[in-house]
Amino acid sequence: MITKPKGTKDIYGIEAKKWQYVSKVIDEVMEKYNYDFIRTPVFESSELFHRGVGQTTDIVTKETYDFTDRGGRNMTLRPEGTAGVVRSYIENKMYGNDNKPTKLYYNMPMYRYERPQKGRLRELTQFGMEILGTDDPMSDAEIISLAVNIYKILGLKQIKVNINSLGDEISRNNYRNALIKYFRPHINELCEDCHERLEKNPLRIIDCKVDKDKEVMKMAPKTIDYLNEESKQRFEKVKEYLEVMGIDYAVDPTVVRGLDYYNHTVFEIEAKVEGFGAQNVIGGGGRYNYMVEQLEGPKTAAIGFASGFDRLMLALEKENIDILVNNSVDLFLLYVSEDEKKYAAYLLNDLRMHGFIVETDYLNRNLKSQFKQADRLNSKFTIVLNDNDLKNNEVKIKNNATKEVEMVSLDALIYYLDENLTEEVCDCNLHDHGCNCEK
RNA sequence: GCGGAGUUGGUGAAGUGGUUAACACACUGGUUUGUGGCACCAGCAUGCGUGGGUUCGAUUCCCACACUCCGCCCCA
Repeated sequence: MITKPKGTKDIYGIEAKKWQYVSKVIDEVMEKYNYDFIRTPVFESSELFHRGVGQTTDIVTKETYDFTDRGGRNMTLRPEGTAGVVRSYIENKMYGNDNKPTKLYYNMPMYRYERPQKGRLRELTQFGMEILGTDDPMSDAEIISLAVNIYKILGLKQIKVNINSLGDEISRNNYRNALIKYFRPHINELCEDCHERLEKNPLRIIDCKVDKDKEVMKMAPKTIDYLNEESKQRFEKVKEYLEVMGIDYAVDPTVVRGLDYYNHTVFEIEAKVEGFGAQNVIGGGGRYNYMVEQLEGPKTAAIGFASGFDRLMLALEKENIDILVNNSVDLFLLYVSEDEKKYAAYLLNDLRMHGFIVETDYLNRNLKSQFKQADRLNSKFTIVLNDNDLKNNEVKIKNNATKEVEMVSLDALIYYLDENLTEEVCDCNLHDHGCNCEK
């Protein structure tokens, strides 16, 4: 048997319906926030990720799917979304659009060559959004609130938002140097991974899980202390806007993020649900004011957020949030004779073209089994076609909820279904998004 | 890349070096030749992750590999 590659997943059945539902909610929310959908190629020149994401990040140095195409070009399956979006922004000269800033969102698969475990796959789906062309702290607050609000609308309650600021380039460099200066004499007190980090990416020592409780760590320089006045004020502004929007957050100086391109605001959103597993960060992001330039575009400030779709689904499951999945059909047609079957074929086509969800038996089952099938599909109505009824131009239709059976003339069937299938709508403000209110 | 656990049908699972791999759910058919969802009866893995090896004989023992899960690193 041929099996799926390691770290990949088939999404089908109820799970697929849930994915479609969550995607739809994301689309709806993004539309309200006026973000445009973008889809970029699954593979890009390897160089894009080396320059965009950074040479010292693990996802570029040891986790990419690289290949050489038949023309000898070095290609990489995208490990994250931002670099491709920025490339597209530059290549398509979106900075020239009159509509500024540029607000984009995506929902697409990413690829990282990792050892899979719960909440971590080699092919993962991320949705995310970017605002390019403004450095206004309000845009930082918008991205964070937007992320939180999507989770909120989906029903997640047990999430925690951690934010921090790395400051501008000068602040970040000062901080980096301070870290090196501080940790060098203490190198032997740190774990082995941190030895390497000291040279490569000293910021990451700060969020090391092995050393986090050691004395050296408690005395270590904090990002906040190395922000210059401008960066500090900027961070204050971001927090003010978040407070106005009613977004709960915590300032966590250990949030430094693994991707090289961040500066100023960085943030992570974690699921605080019991039994979620080690991979509990469901989303994260930050500001990247230098990436566009680094990829040879005009100097453009930008901020973005990305969320793991699979981890989001896991969080919804762990919080026992029932996603309302339409798992029923309007009408099931039953038949026995060949003439009845023919009429079923006609009705099936006709009613579907009128917008009803209609099903029938395709396996020439006996009546009892057809009824079973109708039940399995949660059909709201059933019609047992009957040659005699058809001669009189009518059908016997049964409402499966009330068990009432009525004779309806064929001419009035569509009208009858229209009348009886009207949905009750609750008026809570989340009912479009699968509220759990009592109807 | 490193460490650990696991892999029996559509599903949940029991089990053994030896002629028929329990049990339950689901499914299919019948009792009931056109109104079901109940009940009863019957059927339903020539195979126990894949490939080798040991053996008269392996699902069971050994080895390798694959995949899943847990943890590290890292990240979503």
